[in-house]
Amino acid sequence: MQTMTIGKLARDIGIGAGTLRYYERLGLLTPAERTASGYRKYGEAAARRLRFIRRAQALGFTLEEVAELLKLSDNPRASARQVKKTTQAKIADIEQRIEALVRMKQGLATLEAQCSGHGHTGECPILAALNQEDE
Amino acid sequence: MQTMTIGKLARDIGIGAGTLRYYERLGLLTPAERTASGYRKYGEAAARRLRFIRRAQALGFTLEEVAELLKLSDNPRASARQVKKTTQAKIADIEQRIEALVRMKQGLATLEAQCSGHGHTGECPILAALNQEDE
DNA sequence: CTTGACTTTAAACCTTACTATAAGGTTTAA
DNA sequence: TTAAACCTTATAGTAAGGTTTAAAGTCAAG
Repeated sequence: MQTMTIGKLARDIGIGAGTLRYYERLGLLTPAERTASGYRKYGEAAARRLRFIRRAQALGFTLEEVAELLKLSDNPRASARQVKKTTQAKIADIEQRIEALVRMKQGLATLEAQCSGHGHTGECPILAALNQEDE
Repeated sequence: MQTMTIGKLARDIGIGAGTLRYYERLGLLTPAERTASGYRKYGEAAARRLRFIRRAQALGFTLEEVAELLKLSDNPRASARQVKKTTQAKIADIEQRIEALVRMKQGLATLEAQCSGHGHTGECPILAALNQEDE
């Protein structure tokens, strides 16, 4: 198995070398070995692991959650049910965030529709609404 | 006009006194005056301004954007068009965030549906997908 | 053998919106 | 009078996910 330096791996994945050291601190990715002088050496498995991390992140998992998934993934005796549960919790979390944003957007869109865009701020219904005394 | 201390105002609005000092540093809210001993004294306008800030925050504006809105609001010669533009930009921003979350959710939901929840992680389609080599 | 690219470490810095702390001064109620 | 509650300032910490820097060590090429 050929090994590569941190810079090579970082370039391959399209990520900073500092990020790899950061992931190592978080326990997400450990180099296969170190040279006598202390340089990190990574194998092919590292690149695969990094792609896993990036995919999971793209799906909305935090690094902490990714660590959890990796731990499950690393342990062949762990149950698929746990992975499913983590995924379901994440889906519910994302749904809540979407709902909050949709509410925000609707509030803004209502105000925006009322504003002609003409005149001075004294007649601006958006500011008037933000200044309203009632909830 | 009666004035109140920072603690009274904070309690009235349901916010920490530290937050009011923070807002002052950000230029969002200046006390009407100071006592000889340096205590901040706020008038009724401060409470109105704070409710403005909280409403705008609830609509998804960052404090920096709220400052911008307040500056427009404070200047009766500013145009309603600018407020409308700020609002539209915020709506577009929120829409993008919603779309990103919806994509995330769909990706996760697809994986979740494929997982029986039985067996060990070796047969888990969620982990398998995260480990896939192709994009 | 030297140059330049690369690596090492710890630590500070970035954003946002607070929150908490320390060390001291002020005001209020009993 | 005195304790509690309040106020002042500046500074630092929180979450999240890194980025940047500094000072030093290492490696390959010419």
